[in-house]
Amino acid sequence: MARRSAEKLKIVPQPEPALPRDIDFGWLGGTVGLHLRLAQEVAFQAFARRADGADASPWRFAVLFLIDANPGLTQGDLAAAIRRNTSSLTPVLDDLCRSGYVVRERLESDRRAYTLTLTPAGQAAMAELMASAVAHEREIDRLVGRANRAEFMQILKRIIGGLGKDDHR
Amino acid sequence: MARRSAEKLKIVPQPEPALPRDIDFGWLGGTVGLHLRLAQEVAFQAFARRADGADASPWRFAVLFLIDANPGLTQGDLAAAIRRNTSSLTPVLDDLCRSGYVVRERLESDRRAYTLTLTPAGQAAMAELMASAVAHEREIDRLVGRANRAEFMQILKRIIGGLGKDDHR
DNA sequence: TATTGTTATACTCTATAACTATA
DNA sequence: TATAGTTATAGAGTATAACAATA
Repeated sequence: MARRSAEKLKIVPQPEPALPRDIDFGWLGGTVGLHLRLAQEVAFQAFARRADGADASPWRFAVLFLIDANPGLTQGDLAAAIRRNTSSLTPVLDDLCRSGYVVRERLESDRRAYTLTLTPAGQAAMAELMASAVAHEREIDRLVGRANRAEFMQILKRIIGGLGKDDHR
Repeated sequence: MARRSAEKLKIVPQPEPALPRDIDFGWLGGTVGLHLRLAQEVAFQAFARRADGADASPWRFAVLFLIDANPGLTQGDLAAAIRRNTSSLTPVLDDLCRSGYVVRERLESDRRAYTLTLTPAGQAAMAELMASAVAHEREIDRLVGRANRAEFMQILKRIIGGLGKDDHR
């Protein structure tokens, strides 16, 4: 039925021209699934906006963070931690190595594996991103509400544990 | 430092060979952002697994659902509802039309726009997917917990409203 | 001129399979 | 034979820009 009529007196160019018309979301509008998706999406975009100066997505930050927190971990361990296939990680690490942020070194005890460590430049980049990440997380926390945070996190963890089939590999 | 030693007595082929080693997630492990992402991801995959027989992703279901609930809505309205660019919707609708699930018709009052409606076959497909979607949502609800559901949804909505910049368009 | 939707195109993210080198 | 990581490749999903038809 797509209302489309009384839109004459637009004086201002209207920054949001395409606000959703009065769509009936019905059952879908009450689902956790849809809202989980939308919330994740806006959070992802908000992070990217905030960390725009540095060249970063949430995953790129996570990779730097995890290498920093676990120097010498292998690519396989890192891939498992962020639940991605190692082949998805290769180009990311290539890029980080090219940028001089990460070094790959063969693991002594298993020369098939690489260990990962941050260079000083990588640590500096991490520190800068960390500031963005903390601010981002603080903004989310404000929306979640201090009193609800712990329970909210627990619920998310239950979903991750309960639905996760450890696919991807 | 990537533990890698006592793995000798593997008798069983070990279905999950690459369980994350004891990685230190530190600050990251306590963030809402990471868990929101992971929860959304497993939920998305769980839906896809469940609706595998029918050919469906959550978005494909949402499109059918919203056309069903709002017969005659335009592509622009639908795109706004799911927060996607109309050009992203075109191939999806092409596909649904080819499958005989959706019909596009020119809107009388504005012949640039298409209105969308489900065919009987489309309604049948929707009904089948609906069963999967309801089961999926029920499983999520079980994990969320009945007592927490309303508040959990409200928090997600606050995040969506608070961080969403209505980008995408 | 502005808007609806399509097309061409490009970019990101992801995985699978085949491969190399180790084990 | 099995594993760690790379490469080649493919697919999904998304957006931007130029365009045609219409307003």
